[in-house]
Amino acid sequence: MTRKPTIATVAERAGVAVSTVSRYLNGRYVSREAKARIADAIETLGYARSWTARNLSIGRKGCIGVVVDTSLDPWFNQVLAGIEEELSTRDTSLMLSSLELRGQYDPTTVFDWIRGRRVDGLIIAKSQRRERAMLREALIARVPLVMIAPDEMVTPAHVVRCDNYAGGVAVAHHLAELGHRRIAFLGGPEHSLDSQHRLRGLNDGLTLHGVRQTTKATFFCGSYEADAGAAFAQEFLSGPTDITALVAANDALALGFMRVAHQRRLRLPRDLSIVGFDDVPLGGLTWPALTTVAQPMREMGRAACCRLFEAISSPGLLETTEYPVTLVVRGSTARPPAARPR
Amino acid sequence: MTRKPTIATVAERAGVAVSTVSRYLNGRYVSREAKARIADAIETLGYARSWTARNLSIGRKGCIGVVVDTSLDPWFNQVLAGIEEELSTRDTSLMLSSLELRGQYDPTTVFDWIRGRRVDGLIIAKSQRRERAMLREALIARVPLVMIAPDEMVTPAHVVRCDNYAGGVAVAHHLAELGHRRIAFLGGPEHSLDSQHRLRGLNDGLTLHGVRQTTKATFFCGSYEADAGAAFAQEFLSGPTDITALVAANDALALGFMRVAHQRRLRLPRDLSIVGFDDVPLGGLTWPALTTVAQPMREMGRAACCRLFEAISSPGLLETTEYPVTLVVRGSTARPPAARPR
DNA sequence: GCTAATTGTGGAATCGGTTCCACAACGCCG
DNA sequence: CGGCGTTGTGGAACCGATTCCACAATTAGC
Repeated sequence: MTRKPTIATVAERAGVAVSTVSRYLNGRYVSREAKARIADAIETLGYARSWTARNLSIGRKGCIGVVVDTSLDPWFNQVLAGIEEELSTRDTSLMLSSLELRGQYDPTTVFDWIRGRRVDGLIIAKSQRRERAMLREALIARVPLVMIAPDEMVTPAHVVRCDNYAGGVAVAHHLAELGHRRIAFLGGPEHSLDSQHRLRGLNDGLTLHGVRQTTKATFFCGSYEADAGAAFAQEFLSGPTDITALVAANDALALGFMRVAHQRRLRLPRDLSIVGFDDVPLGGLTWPALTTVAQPMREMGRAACCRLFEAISSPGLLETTEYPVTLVVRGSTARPPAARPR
Repeated sequence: MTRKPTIATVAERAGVAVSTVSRYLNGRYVSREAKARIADAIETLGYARSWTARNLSIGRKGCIGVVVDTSLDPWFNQVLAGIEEELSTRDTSLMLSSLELRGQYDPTTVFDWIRGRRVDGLIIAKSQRRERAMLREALIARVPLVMIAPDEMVTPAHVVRCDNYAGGVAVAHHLAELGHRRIAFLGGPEHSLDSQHRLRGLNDGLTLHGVRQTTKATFFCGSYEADAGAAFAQEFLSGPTDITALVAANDALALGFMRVAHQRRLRLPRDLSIVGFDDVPLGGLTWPALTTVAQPMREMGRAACCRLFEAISSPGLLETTEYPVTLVVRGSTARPPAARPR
């Protein structure tokens, strides 16, 4: 068995210098004559270019790092699909790191990538903590970086997010049109930007419809997990309330809440309308199917990737891109019940 | 600004040869004296080893390929988390490919990886089609490969799957204990191994409990998507039936079915018990919460990765590993209603 | 005390590409 | 016709590691 063909084998076979073959591979000046001969040699030899060697020569790693809180998040799935789509056209691989994997939100792996210069760039997706620390390290080591839906005010950095505020407004509009006047908001961690923006949009939207919102109807349960939503529901549904609609800061919270609401024998959406945020894959399968706000997650993944490669090739002005959201009306919202306190 | 330190810089600073530094980095014979000096030089210089150069030298790519039908599948999420976990300890990155992305289950990208020798190995996760074609290409190019939950009888190849048969038996046991006697099975594509094994386990389990199962209660709806489950439900629930429990081949089918059952005003699980398979993240949040069979997906991802690296370093006997499953009893199963035909 | 095996070291080739540099041939312009 | 910019080419240095080989200094075995 003969050795694998290299650029030298091809050059010899085509009767040209290695540099000519290299130029051919990179689309530079090569005579029509030489082109044909090289193409022929490559074909008959079954030559495949070594990307490792290429990467070494041109001084890049051919690999980017992707960080996420927890890879179990279905939101991340979709974003990752977008990233992957874009990456495959760029001959670049990726390394994944879930902060949550290694104990308590430990960014050690990410620091290793940065300090060890293992990656050409970094995409940090919706990591709810340690964003500042990672950003600082990346800045010091001059590793280009893009954040998707960051949860803190991080700057300076490229940011890709969706228009949470507009989503809040859309929800407000939808609920007001249905006739709701007493609407509660359930946020995740209080400092979370997503929660804040969605809430602000909701309130401003309601104001436009002449609905005055009070802080009494605004809650934060400290987490974006379904369990937190359920725990909140246990408490909330125990006391009396005149709320007719609940807007959760994400789908998981909404579904956790719904679960307890069912246990309490509430008839959804007759007794209470519920709205989520994100449009996770299974949201349409619950009963009732969840009304929610959809983000173009795949698009956002692609965009983050594009932006990162721009940043790698030409470090320029830092940009924030906001993607439009879509209100998906399903079965969990309906007209409010006639006034009847519970 | 000085250039980035290389192994040569370190060698010079420590007053030794580059080969000595290399040996130090790879844990070979180095005197205590030299070790200290090199460690010191690395520290003060802030040296970081170039993995690209290393990979070139030792003749590997430092990258594996991971193939999946569609990256939107929450099942895959978990498996990927396991793969990632294992990969991070091995200084290897990955390239992802969803066959579904590029049109009709197009494995072109994967073929490119294989033929272009872009990857050290391949993990093919539950890809419902083209498995044979990919396997053939990989064999020809001698690219090591592991399959997770393959859907066809693929051989020869390393395989990691869960014990679907045992899962079926467990479900049978659970339903029989509750008192069910007339149980339907809803499979995905008819040829699918997963469906077949789960069905066989179910039937054998029921037989053990003295329940005779007929083919009349066995259905295949051609797909594993929720929509297919819903479509089947539309038809199935239109006619009369004496079935008291439905076992679906996966969670998506079960949830799709449940959705329609709700629309038809069936009271679940009173009128009909439903069992899924896979334990996807949101399964516990539906109403009623889905009784299902859980696979150790993360473990399976890790195992596939380990097996792949074994295969890379020493191509030996091909193995099939089966992981145990767990029945997760939640709210969607209950005692059957007293005999009363609908 | 003399060979043999084990440690420890430096020099140089190697992995498979890219790119700089020098140089040749060509057409074009004034 | 001489100088200049555009193509096209080969040779050689370079990217940053690993590893083979030769050789020195110990230690071990008989």
